[in-house]
Amino acid sequence: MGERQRTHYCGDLRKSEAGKTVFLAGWVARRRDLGNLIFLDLRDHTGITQVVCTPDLSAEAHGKAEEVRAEYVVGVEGEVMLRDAATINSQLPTGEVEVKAKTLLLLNEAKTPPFPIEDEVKTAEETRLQYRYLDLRRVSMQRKLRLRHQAALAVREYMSGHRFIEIETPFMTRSTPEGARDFMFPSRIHRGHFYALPQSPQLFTQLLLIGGGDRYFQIVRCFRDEDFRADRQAEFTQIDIEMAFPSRAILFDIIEGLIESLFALVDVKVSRPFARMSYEVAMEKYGSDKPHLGFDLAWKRMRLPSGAEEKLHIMQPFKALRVPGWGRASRSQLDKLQEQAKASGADWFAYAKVDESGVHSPLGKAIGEEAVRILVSGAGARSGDMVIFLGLRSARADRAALSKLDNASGDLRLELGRKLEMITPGTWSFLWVIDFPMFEYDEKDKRFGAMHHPFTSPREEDLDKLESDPGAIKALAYDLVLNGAEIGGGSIRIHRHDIQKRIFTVLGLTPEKARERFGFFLDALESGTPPHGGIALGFDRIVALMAGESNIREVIAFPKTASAVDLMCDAPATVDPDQLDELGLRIKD
RNA sequence: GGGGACGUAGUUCAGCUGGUUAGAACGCAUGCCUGUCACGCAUGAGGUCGCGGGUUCGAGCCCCGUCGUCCCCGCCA
Repeated sequence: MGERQRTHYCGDLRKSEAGKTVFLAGWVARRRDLGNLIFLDLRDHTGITQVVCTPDLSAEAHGKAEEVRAEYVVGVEGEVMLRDAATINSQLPTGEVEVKAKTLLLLNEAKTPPFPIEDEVKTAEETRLQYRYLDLRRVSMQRKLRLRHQAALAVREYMSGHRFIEIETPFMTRSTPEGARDFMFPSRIHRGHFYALPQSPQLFTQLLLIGGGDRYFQIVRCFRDEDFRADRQAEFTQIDIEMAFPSRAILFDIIEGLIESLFALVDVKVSRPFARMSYEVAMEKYGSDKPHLGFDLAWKRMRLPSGAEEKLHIMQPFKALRVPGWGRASRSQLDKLQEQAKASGADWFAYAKVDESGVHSPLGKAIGEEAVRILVSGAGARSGDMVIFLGLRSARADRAALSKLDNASGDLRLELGRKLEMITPGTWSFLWVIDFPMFEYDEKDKRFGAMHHPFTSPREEDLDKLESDPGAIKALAYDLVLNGAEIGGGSIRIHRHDIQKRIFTVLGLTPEKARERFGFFLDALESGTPPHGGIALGFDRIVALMAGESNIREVIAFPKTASAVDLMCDAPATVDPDQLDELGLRIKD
C-alpha cells in the first residue's frame, strides 16, 4: 500500500462523492471480464463498490485486473464517476457511482474459496464452520458481529450510567458439584488437583457484593459441559449483574431499561413495564415456565360435572383449551393434534366444536350432551370455536402427574399457535415469570434439589415452612422470557448465614459437607453480607433475537458444533505424551 | 444416553424397481468479447457416492455397523 491511506469503505460512496479521487481496499467479490473492459466488485464489511478497469485509463491497472481472482485482496485508486442512467444498479446502495481505476494494487492472492462469499447462505453449516474465516467475510455475518459489538457497548454504557461497575472474575476456579457439569483442567504444579471453568461467576459475584462492590456487572464467558442445542453452546456469554440492597421492583426496572436500550439498537420499541406472571399461573394456563404470550391461547384446569366422573376415568383436574374460530378444523387436523398430544405425554385427548346449532363432540356419547355443554361453556367457548381437552389416566392428581399434564398442554399450545399462525411476526412479548418454587423433588434421588440455585432466597413469609413443607416454598427467583425463550434468570440471594444453613439441610447437605464445599463462602456470609440479588442475561440469545436468528451460532464468531467440536481448529485434540506426563496424567482406555 | 433428518464433483442438489460409462447448475481452467453488475459465448478439467462389512451375477440405491453435521427429548441450579 506504500503511503496510501484508505479514504472510504466499499459501502460508502454515493453521488455526492462524484469527481473525488478515492482509495478503496477490500476483497474481489466478483470479476466481470468483457475483454478490454473489466468490472471488479470490491467488498469489505460495509458493502460493495463497482470498480472499472480499461486500458484507456490505465493499461497497468487493466492488466492486473486480468490477473485478479475471487477473494484477492486489492487496493484501488481512482475517480468516483457517476454512472449513466442506463447503467445504474438499483440493487446496490453504491449503485449510482463506480470507481475508475487509475491504480490497482494487488495486495494479496487467494485460493479459490470452497464456497461463494455471498450474503445468501446456501452452504452446509459444517463447511461454513470449517472455513469460518471465509464465512465471516460475508457482509451479513459482519453485520451480526457488529450488532453484537453495539449491544455490548450499550450494556456497558447503560450499566455504567446506573452506577454498575464491570469487574472481572476468575476463569480458573474450583469445581462445584451443584448444577451443570464442569469443564476441568489439571494443575501442573499440584498433581491430582484440577481447576474448573466457571458455569457462571455466581459465587464470586456474591463475594464482590460482600466486599462492598455495591453494583457489579460483567459481560462474561461461562462454560457448561452439558449437551448442546440451537440456543446452547459449551461456552457462552452472560450479562451478569448483581446489586446490593435491592428490591425486586428496582432490579426489574433496571433490567427493563437495559433491555429497552438494547432493542432500540434494532428499532424495536419495547413497552414497559413487562408483564409478570407467577410460575404457577404460567404452568396452569400456558403449560410452560417460559410461556410465549405473543398469541392468545390459555388452558383452564377443569373437572367433570358431577355424574360424569364415573363414566370417564380420567384424572381430575384435566385441562381445556378454547381455540377461537377453529370450529371448522378437519378430522385429520384433529387426529394429528391428538397424535402430538400423546407424544407429549397426555393420554386422553378430546374435542368439542361449537356452532349455531350447538355443541358437537364425540365426548357426548361417553358423558352425555349436557355434561359436554357444561364443559364447553366452562371453557368460555362461543359459536365457531373449538375446545380441546387434555388429560391423564393417572389415578392420583399428585405433583408429578399435574406437571406431566402441564408439559403436554404447553407443547400442544405452541403447536397450535404455530400451525394456526397465531403469532404475528414482529411481536416482542416480554414477560417476567416470578414466584418459582424453591425446591424440586427429585423422584429418582428421593430428595429435594434447588430449582434455581442453593443461594436463592425463599420468600420471607414462607420461612417457617422451610422444614415442614419444602415443596410449598416459593423462591424470590425470576426468569425473563421473550417470545417463549428464556433470556435471563436471577434471584434475590440469601444474605443470612442461618437461612443458608437451613437451605443446605433441606438439600440434604450435612454441615460437614456444606463446609467442605462452600466453607469459604459460608465464612464470607457471616462477615457482614448486605442484602443482594441479581440476574444473568443470555447475551448470545438476546443478540440472536435482535438479529432475527434462531441459532446463537449465527452471532458467535467462532462457535462449536453440537458435540462441542471446533471444526476450524479441530479442538479438542490429543496432546503429546510428554505434555500428559508433565501434568501427571495417563489416559485410561 | 435416546429419537428424527441428512451425508453423491469445490458448492448446492438430482440420481427411477439394484443393471452398461454417476448427471445438472454454480464455481474453476483456457480462449474470445468496451457497459457488465448472477455478464455472455466456446472448450475443458473435476467423483474414495462419509467410512467398514454384508447380501447379490451386479450396490450410489438393499441390510448391519460406524463416523460426522443439524433438530428434538433427557440433561442444562
